[in-house]
Amino acid sequence: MTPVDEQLKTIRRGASEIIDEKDLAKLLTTGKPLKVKAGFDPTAPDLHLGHTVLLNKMKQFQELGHEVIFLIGDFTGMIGDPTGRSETRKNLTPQEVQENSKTYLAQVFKVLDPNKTTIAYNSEWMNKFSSVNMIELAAHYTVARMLERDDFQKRLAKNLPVSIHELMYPLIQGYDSVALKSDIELGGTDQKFNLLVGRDLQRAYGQKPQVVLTMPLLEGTDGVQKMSKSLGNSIGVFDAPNEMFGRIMSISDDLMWRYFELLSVISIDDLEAMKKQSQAGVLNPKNAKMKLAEEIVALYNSPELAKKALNEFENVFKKKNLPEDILVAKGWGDGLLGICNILKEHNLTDSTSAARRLIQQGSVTINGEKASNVNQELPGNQEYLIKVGKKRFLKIQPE
RNA sequence: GGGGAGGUUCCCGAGUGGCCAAAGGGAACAGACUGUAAAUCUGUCGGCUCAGCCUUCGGAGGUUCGAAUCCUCCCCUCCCCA
Repeated sequence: MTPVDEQLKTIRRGASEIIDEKDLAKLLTTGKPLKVKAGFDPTAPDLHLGHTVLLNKMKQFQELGHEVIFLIGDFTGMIGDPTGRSETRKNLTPQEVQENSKTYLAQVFKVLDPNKTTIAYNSEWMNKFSSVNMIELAAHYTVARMLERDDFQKRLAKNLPVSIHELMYPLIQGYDSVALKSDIELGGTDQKFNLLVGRDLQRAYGQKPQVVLTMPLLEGTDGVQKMSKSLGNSIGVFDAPNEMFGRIMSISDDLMWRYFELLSVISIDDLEAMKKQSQAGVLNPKNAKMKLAEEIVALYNSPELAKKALNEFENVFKKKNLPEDILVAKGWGDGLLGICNILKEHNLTDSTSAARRLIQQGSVTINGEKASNVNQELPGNQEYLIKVGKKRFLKIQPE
């Protein structure tokens, strides 16, 4: 087994908080594989890079020889974690939960080693949990302590609703740790409260409290808010290679270093070296970013596709060439068709109104020439190259 | 059970009879600048057969020449009292 201090160095990478590190060191010293639990709500069918921060940490534990338990909160998913929520989550139906979990696993194993991952569902024990058990569990925690939570406080302060079942969520999540007898639980910083409840409950049920390790929430492409699909600042692990590459390139330089730390396998020492070079002006941050983008695209697609995405990026945005896979549509015969309708019909814009605006703003070109007349009509028996903004291309070919 | 306050365009949030497709902010999109950076500045931001027309302000009706704004009923949320 890897020496303890080396293990600690790896475990600490990117971590936001470890409660408590001494306990962790002690656990590691035993030399036994530790039970490392991380729970996932099967609410989001699409994983994005923000989710992978935790997965990467789990992978590191796997590589250090510990037992990683990927806990699918299929039961808790039906409640919905109130964490950070300004409103009650929608409850999921059992079918939705099941479908989501399937998708989840397919995506997760792009990072984790399936042979070294234990998968657990909390419905396994929660479905057998009786009302009496539930009351017993609830008796271990007080309303006042539950309401200490910041998110609840905020909601109460804003006169927003907090439903009773939301108070049950942390207890059930905490009970998962009891059921699994976990040694360590991983989670995002927003999970701290829930993770700590796990410690309390383990103590209450006569177990040794787990070590809690929190990982920061990855900022989305805006660099400010946490990555989330609903905020539109996310990069999905299933995004097309070119798309993914481009989105990574659009993040700020500051954010890039954070992505390196949390998403890349590059060693901390190499990372520090790169930062120094960049500060000294030896390394263009853009090149570092391309390396990052390539690594991430390779991980979720393949090294070949990553290379291709890189070339495409250079080709389209640096050399201003046309992309390789350009959308091609058929012409519309001899008749005339208004430019706005063309844009709308091929989904280059959401509506003809939007098309008009974009034309008025001068962002539409036809065969390289700026379109300025919203009423322009084009015959369908010619070839056109239509460009909207910098990213939307369409080629039209006659029948 | 009683009393009070609310539900507005993607989000937050102004608007309490015509000047409202609805202030302001955020997000988004586009233009300039660049490294498709970021930041900044500028513009756009319901739809359409687009100098005009149509549909929106929790839902359904009603009053009025005219309603997001007034009335009735319904649904949802919060607060106070019991």
